[in-house]
Amino acid sequence: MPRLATFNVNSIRRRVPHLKRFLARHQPDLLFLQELKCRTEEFPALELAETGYRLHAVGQPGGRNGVAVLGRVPFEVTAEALPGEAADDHARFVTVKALGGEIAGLYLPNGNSGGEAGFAYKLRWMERLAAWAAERLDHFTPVALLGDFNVCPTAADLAPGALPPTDALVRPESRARFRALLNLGLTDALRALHPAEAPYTYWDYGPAFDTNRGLRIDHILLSPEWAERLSGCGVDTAARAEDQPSDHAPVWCELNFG
DNA sequence: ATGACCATGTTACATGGA
Repeated sequence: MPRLATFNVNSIRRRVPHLKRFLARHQPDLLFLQELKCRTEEFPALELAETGYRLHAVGQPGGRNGVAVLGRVPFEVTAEALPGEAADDHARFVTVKALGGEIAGLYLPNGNSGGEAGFAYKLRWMERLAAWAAERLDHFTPVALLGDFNVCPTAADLAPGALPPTDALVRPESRARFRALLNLGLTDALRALHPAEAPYTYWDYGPAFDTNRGLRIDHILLSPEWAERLSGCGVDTAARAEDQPSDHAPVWCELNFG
C-alpha cells in the first residue's frame, strides 16, 4: 500500500523538525517538497540523514522556489526542470521513475507578481505541464502529479471571501488550465474521495487557521491506472497546527497495489 | 468587536508569497 505525499514547507531550513514529525506520522514512500527557499547545496541533508530517506533536492539561488523528493522506495530522478522553455531556470519541477510509473513534484508559479507577464508565465507553465502529462498518458505510463498548484479549482476550494476574484489563484484562465489537466484523464485524488467537503491545504499566517479561512491549492492528480487503486487521501492538518508551521499542510494519498 | 504573517537578502526595507 504505497503512500505518496506533498508538502510545501515554506523554507526547508526552518521546517526540518516539522518534516521529521510528518515522516514519523505518515511514513510516506515518496514525499515531494516545495518552496525549499535555499540553494541545492544548502539543503539540510545531514540533518535528515537519520530519517533513512533518500533525498534529491533542486534548489535555486536567491531564496525562492526549490523542490525536492524524499523516498524510502527506489526512485530514479528523470528531470529537474519542466520542458518547453529553455530559458526557464526556476526550481519548480522534479520527476522520478518509481512504483512502475513516473511521478512529478511541482511548484506552480503563483502568478500574482510581475504583472500580466507574471500571470502569462503561470498560464504557459500550466500548458507545459499538460504537455508533459499528455505525453505519458498517451503511452499509458502510470503518472502522478503532486505539489503546490497555486490554483483553487472551483469556488468550493476556498473560504468565501478569502481571495478577491482577480487573484491569479482563482482567475478563470487559471481554473480553465487546471480543468484541462483533469480533462486529459487525471483524477483529483482529494476531491475524488471527499466530494462533499473540500479540505483546505493552505491557511494564511495569523487567524486564518483558527477560523478555517483557507484555500485548497495543494493537489494530487493520478492517471487512471493509479486512480483505480486510490484507497485513501487526506490533509495532515496536524502539521499546520504545530508551532512555527509552514502556511501549507501536507496532502497524502494511499494506493492499493497487489 | 477587533486585529492581524512570514521568509529571504541585505542591513531598515523591498519583494514574494497566497
